[in-house]
Amino acid sequence: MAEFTTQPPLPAHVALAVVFQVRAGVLDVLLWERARDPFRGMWSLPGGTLAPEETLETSILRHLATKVDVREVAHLEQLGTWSEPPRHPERWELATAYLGLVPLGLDPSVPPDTRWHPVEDLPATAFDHGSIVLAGRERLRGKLSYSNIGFALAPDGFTLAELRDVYEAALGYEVSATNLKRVLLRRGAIEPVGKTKAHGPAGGRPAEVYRFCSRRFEVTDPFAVLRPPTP
Amino acid sequence: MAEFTTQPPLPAHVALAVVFQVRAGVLDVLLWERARDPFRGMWSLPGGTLAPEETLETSILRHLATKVDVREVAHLEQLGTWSEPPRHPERWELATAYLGLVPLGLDPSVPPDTRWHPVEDLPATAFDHGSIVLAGRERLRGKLSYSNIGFALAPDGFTLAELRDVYEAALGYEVSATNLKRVLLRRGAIEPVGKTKAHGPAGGRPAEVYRFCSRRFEVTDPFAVLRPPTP
DNA sequence: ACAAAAGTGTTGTTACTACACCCATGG
DNA sequence: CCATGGGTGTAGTAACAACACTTTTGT
Repeated sequence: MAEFTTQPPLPAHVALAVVFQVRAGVLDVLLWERARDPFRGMWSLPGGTLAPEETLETSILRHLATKVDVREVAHLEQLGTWSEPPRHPERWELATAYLGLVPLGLDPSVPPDTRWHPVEDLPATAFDHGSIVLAGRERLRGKLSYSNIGFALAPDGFTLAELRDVYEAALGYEVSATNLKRVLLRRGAIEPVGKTKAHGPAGGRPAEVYRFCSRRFEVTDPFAVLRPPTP
Repeated sequence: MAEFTTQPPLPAHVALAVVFQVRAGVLDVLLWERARDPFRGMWSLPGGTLAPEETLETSILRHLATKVDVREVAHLEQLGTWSEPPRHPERWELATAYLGLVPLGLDPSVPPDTRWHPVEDLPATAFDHGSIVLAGRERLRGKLSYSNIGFALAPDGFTLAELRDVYEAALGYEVSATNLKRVLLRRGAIEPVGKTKAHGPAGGRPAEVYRFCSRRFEVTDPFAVLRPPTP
């Protein structure tokens, strides 16, 4: 809270986005190939500097608008602020990262210098962006367990097999469609939409179509333990 | 990632700390009374501007050192970054807030212009600091349920009645010492230390003394639901 | 003996996992 | 009629809440 007699130096501040989408059954992150130094040719998170009169959230939405259609980002939340001085080799720069989720099936047109990369197999990344991506995945994994955040990775209507594939890609382990359905139904997170979806080429029973009841973030399992007394 | 031809304006950046301690059975937050405008006479979070070569975490620790003995802050974690332009009436300033926890029983000497205030009964707060305090309490409440974070609010050795009081103050509802003990024992979060503590003035069975097995933050209940397959 | 405080035992419940089994469709 | 994929039924279980009961102390 000190006031200054001389003007202190100020750090630059950028907003970054860790945008995830399940593509081809794999959790991918959107990365941008740097055209100039530092880290020329390496891959970095999309984003850019904060402008006056902007919040960090509007700033990252503005920067994303040039990479992805913003309407396709179904969920956006702040991940954290990275401030280690050596994170940028040339200047003093803080970065506030956001986690963004794009539903399965959409294929936003992205500029030629951006590409989706599997989180499990990241290329060489610029700055500390590799660890920021992993922090985003941890946040996503946690929230998949106790919230309805799956809505932001799933398409509008989906079969339970499709939803299971989304959860498996994000969580990195096998999920049972049978039990996933019961967990999400009991919590009132998903509901049947009343239609069925055509079977695969080799036949099979048509699958029921479900949807998330709400497409806004909600905590569905608020007190895992230590819940308040019942009456 | 735009590079600039003209130098853009930069926001100031402060680190703030939401420091909680259970005092007299109530969750308190450390606030500082502003001596000058804006918000003269109102209460604000301790903190200050970021200096070059500092991380946000070392910065807030440095600022706290003048208010609280840093060794008494048993846990510190980043809460988030607030960036709404109108949050400061006079200048463009971002604030990254940290959550700090001080164990029960310590009574750090604080400067005369700082004071502990019950979170349930906050005075008029400067800037957006009131909502930052409440965000800190929400973070704390969530983590009490699925981690060992209670170690940072509890003294080194404690009886289960004392620990229950700490949890009740932080959570805001009644907690059963009986069940709290079994939950934390089963998870391996606490252990008996082998001694007993003297009873109150009206007699009563002496209580066993427990301690947290680890005094570093650990997630003790990682997958509340959707846990990976057992084998 | 009795009050006070702490600890234990026991029952019931919920929300899961795991797995066997049943249903609908195409070839 | 069988392969394929989706759905249902059910048993087992871990982790908890609630509450009655017991133990250890002081007065």
